[in-house]
Amino acid sequence: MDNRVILIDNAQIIFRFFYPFLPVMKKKLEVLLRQAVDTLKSDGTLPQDADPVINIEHSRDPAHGDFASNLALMLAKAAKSNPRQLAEKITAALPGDDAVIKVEIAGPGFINFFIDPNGQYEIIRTVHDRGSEFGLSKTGAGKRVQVEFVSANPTGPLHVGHGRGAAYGSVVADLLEAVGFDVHREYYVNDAGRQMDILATSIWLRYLEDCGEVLHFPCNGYRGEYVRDISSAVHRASGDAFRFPVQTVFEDIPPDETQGGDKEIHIDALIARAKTLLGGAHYEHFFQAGLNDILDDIRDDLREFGVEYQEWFSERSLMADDSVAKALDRLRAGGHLYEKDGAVWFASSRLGDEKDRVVQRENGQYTYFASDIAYHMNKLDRGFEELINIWGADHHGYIPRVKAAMTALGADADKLKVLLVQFATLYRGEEKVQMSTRSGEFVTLRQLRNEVGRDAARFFYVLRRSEQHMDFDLKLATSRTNENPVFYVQYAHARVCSVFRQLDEKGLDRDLGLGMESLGLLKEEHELNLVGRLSRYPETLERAALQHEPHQLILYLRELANDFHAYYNAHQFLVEDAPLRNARLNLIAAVRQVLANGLGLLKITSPETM
RNA sequence: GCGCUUGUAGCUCAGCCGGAUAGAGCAUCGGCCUUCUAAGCCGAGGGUCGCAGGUUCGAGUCCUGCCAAGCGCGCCA
Repeated sequence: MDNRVILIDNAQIIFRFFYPFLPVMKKKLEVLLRQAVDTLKSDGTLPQDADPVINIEHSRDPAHGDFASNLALMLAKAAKSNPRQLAEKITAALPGDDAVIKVEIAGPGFINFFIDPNGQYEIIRTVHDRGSEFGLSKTGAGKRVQVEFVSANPTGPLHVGHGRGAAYGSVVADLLEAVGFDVHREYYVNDAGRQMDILATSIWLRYLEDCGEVLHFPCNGYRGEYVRDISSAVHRASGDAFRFPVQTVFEDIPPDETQGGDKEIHIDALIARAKTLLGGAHYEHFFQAGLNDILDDIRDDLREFGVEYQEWFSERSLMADDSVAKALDRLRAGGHLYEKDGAVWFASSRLGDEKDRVVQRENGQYTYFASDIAYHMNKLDRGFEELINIWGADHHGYIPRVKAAMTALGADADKLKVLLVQFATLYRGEEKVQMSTRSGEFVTLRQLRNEVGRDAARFFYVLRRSEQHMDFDLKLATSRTNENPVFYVQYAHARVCSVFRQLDEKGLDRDLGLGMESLGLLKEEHELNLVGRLSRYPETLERAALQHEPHQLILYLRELANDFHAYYNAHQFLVEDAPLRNARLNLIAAVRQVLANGLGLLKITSPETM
């Protein structure tokens, strides 16, 4: 949470810096108010050290004008004046501006601004001119940001739980890029460690079954059907080359849980047996068969879901080039490591963690945390100015130790922002769905996509704030009814397209230039609402990106669609009056453009017919 | 027990670094298709913003305590 606050502060500094280049009314008003404050400072009404944050918001109630500022309320104390009187003085000191047609003081001391609608029509021209680039900005100023997301163990296909991280992470990355950051998307492949050994061993055991052996499959092994697919591919390619009799394989192996033993001890013994019997090279054959097959599947799956990475970073590569050892050396040099009980510990508790953490086990093996330290050192060495990690919320306890590692490595821990994705409960109608990778009884992302399609899946996933617990009802998500909110936005887009198709059929023409000249005819309340809504798109995009909250964009698109649907029902666009018709067509063309831009950012299609 | 996250309408959730009368979708009820797609629109009902204090001109929003839920507290990843 702290990080987020810091980020927003940064964003505001960036806002101010870029302010003069952004033709946005809100920011124009901010400058006017700031000038008024300066004037009042020089005449002694306000103390010299007054440096208020200028807060301007869109008025909810049209009676309160278009924008409102609470400046007088905030400064009243410093000015030793009551808010309404101060508001009078601020208003008097406010420089004139053509776009501002009226300034009012209301309520306890709000300053309400009324904007000339003729100026607001300009947004329609801007949307037309900038087209698919409307809304993009350079706020991020090319700052290099790395976004790591999904990073699921390559031990099985992605399930619907990973889907939310994939959708959220990719949209966060795309949003940041849209507002001018230089974004590097990365998937950390956990291709080292015990889980991978369990996978390799599971494949080998299934392979032995393919060879005709009959055996007890460990309850802690990977039982999914995909494991059989991989094993049978190996069997087809290599025949019985890696076959051993069951008696040899299971000789002296401690019993499994179902046999009255311990499933962990049982599977570890089988892994050791696999390595002994197969030998390094042949064991690696099974290991790679599993890794490659599953990773290819994950790659395809994500690509089809609209998620692209710049880099797939292998955990094994950190082992191979001694990065882990080097990272630990760096910590050791800084006095952050010590030995206890035969293991090597990182003194993370001195840097805000709950307790110290083992980085190298008694048996000499590095822990997962050790490679993660090396991975983050690698990220820092690559020169990223900001690191964003998107994790499942169940990993939140892991954050302090990684931040401690960043500090110990000599970096600013605030460079790292961990965004948590909550995935609480999966339902199918009323029934709770249990998820377990090991048992193979889970709903895959691919199944979800096949059932609902990419558009609905992505929309559903980023509809809510990421750290919010969420009930995911598969029945609802898989329904092709109007309960599925993505159709509402897409329908608005399709409707605009339909209107333009009707143009020919009705024997009417469109004159873009005439429409632009006639924008002043758009006096209806629905039209003014839409114009105002369109002008808010750039700031919505910026806020959604800087706060890492894609749902704000979704919310905006729904509101825009709602404004349009209401307009559609209230007024006819294809009227005989050519100036009015063309002005309206230009307005709804702008609506269509912004809908398409927003949906495009979410990698959701904008259908022309539905 | 400690830590993180969350608690807003019957359900799922918004609520813009504190601001004017707390919003949307779904569900319920009532209207609108001979006119550009009714996957739509208009209207109604529905709230002790978990509870109790505190901060101040003003609190759903900030602070403290309590209650409840989820998650985390490995030489697992």
